[in-house]
Amino acid sequence: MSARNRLRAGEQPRQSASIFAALGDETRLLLISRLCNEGPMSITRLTSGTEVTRQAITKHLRVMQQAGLVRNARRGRERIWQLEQRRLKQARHCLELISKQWDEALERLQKFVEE
Amino acid sequence: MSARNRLRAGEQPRQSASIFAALGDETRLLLISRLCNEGPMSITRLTSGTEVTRQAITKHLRVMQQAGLVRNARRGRERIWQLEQRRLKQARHCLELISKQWDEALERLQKFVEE
DNA sequence: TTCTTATGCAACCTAATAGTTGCGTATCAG
DNA sequence: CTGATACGCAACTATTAGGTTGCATAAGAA
Repeated sequence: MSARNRLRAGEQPRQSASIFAALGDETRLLLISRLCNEGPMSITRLTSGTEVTRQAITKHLRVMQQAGLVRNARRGRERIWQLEQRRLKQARHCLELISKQWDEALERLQKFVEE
Repeated sequence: MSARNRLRAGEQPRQSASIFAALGDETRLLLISRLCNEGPMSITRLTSGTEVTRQAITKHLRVMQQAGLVRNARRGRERIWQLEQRRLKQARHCLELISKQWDEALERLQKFVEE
């Protein structure tokens, strides 16, 4: 891997951080999980099954929207939310880079020890 | 994928959330990146190159330690920090499950539309 | 031993988060 | 039209997070 291709977490740190931050809450992970398993649905339906109010859920959805993890569309009087896969893949990619990089670092260390 | 194997983000939501939360800060992503590229190093060295104080860095390292992302060892009067790869892989795995699940959800939706 | 470096601990400040409640508005069903 | 449902907006509270400063301690270096 060339120095140019090296991870600097770095490359778009602000964006990556906001994605991870959006994932870094139990309630939000739960919402993501439900959107995953049960498909797109309204705020009210997302709220049922949680311990918090509809407003709290609304706020969480907005946080995830800011991070680009979900999007919504109005349907009649409801607002239907669904996952936005692109960002999830981006987050995965970021983690892959980090752990790949780390693998290589360990390898280099190993070679160094062997010399 | 059986219902039993379905992702519930879910499965260890608290732990996953804490890992993502630990990754969800620009300064911490920077620290991870440096530990990745330059290998294990002391707090003081990690601090140089940032805009914040050593104490701030110390706190960030503790947050990451709580999440299991880094560990440290005393060496003389220094404390050397390094990445803990296991958790990173765990986080990757979690994201993979989510996006795989979502892929399948889209596929099911597609089939449904075609019927 | 004495100076310097590398940390740890504690108190404190401020801004952001997660959550609530109350109220107004739009839309669907009778 | 009327009532019920699904939201959005705003104000307010409490806790947490990120950050700072000041001081104490431990361990190399001279």
